[in-house]
Amino acid sequence: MTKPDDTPEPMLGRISVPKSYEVLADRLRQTILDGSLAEGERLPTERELVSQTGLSRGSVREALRKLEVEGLVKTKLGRLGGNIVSRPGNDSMAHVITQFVRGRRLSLRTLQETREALEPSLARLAAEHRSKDDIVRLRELNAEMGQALDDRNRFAAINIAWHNAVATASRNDLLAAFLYAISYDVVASTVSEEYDTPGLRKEVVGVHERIIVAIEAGDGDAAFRRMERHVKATRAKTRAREDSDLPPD
Amino acid sequence: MTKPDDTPEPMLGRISVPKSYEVLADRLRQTILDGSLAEGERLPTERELVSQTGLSRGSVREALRKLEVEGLVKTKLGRLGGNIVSRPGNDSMAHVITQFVRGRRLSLRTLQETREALEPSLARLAAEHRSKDDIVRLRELNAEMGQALDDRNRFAAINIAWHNAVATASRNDLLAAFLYAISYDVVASTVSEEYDTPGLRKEVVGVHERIIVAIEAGDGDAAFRRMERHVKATRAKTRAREDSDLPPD
DNA sequence: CGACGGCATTTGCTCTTACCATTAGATCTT
DNA sequence: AAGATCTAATGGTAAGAGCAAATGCCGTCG
Repeated sequence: MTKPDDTPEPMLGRISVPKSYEVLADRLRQTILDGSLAEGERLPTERELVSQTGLSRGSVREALRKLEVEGLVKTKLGRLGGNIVSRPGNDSMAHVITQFVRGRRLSLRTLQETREALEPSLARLAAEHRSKDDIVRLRELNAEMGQALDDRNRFAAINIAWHNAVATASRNDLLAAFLYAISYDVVASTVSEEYDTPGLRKEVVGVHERIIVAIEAGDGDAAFRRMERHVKATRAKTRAREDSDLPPD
Repeated sequence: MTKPDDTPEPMLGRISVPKSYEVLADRLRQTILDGSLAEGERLPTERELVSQTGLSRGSVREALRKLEVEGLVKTKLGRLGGNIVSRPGNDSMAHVITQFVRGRRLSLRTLQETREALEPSLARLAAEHRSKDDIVRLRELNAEMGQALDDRNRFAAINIAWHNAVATASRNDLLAAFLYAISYDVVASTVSEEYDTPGLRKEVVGVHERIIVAIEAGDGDAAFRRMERHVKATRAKTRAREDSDLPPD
């Protein structure tokens, strides 16, 4: 199987021709991340970028489109509009993660496992880093849930907010963003299940309160354990649907 | 400060004028995720999309650019090239997560915490879902590490691969993608530290072996605990640099 | 004097047209 | 046959024009 050795040694690596919009996107990205452009500042107008780079308007716009998806710029229309530098937010990351989940048709089981991996740790970190305001916020939301026992959808919505509030209290933006990204999908597949009765909802409020107590006391281990049990309980009740794919849309 | 109540009741919500490339991107995305287009298939050529949608070539291309960042299509040049449907891979998600981390200047502490949240759970799942091949792969990599005790950078590189192999064994693509996304950053900030001596490296190989044993035995709890200790140990040794920001680039 | 209405300007958004560059199949040549 | 060459399909890039939205300015009118 020795093939005719026309070119024994490659000598030259594969030549890759970079596309102009990629190059521009990379350079703009670097400029932004360098800190040369503060958040909220406008980068040059499209026409300026054209004259600065020698590229066409189209290429410039394609580069901006990429940065937009990455969450590094937001485009505003009209006079005093422009392409404004912004910090990547939870939403931009959530968007991409959502495409990942849907595109690969990840099972509900996978999402549930992910949640079980994230939430206990978030609770522990919340216990270590929480502020007074965080506790107030958590109690507020939990009280709201207590008043929405009869409204399944409203209850579910506040429930998401509560779990994300725990994530916020953790002071870990990355983990919080992960949870934020999947929380919608998880709940969308979980809500309006037969197990979801007012009685069980009341139970949830009680469990939340005990978790809040642990967080307030700064007891990371307890917060971890209680949250772990809490999310696992959710899974147990969803087991019937396990391994099923996500509903379309 | 009561402003003149010209329009007491809004009556109409804010009107948002969708941009054409957004609309097209949304529709293409939906088509792809519906499964109407299988992975590897080509969607219509740009010129076809132009005639189908009535939009301009530029708008079509901007829409494609967005989908490209999301990892849903890959663009190939030349005859029989085109825009090819593809499943979002770890890389596309890692890219966005990296922008998130850099753009928000997340601290090393945050990354470390995230790792500590992910890895033990990944080890547990690996113990529950691993195949024989996974074990073989883990042992292979660990053996390679044992032979690279003197080469700090090579050791670090294989180390990343080992941890990602555990993630692969977990059969949870989402958690694995999370770890993959941060592993480079974490190690980049960790490697070439004074604590990083051949002796300690040898210790790591031993710890890895014990984790492999737990995974092989299907002992999720043990795998979890051992991995937890393992990653925490790494943090302890990095503590001096804690709270410092990431090095530029 | 103050508020309202229209005008001008800046900026992104969209379309049109044209041509170049890359790739792979088809065809010709030896 | 094997190789070189031609050809067609497709994305990449450029240039130019005009439209649409947002904002500030200014003049008019009450």
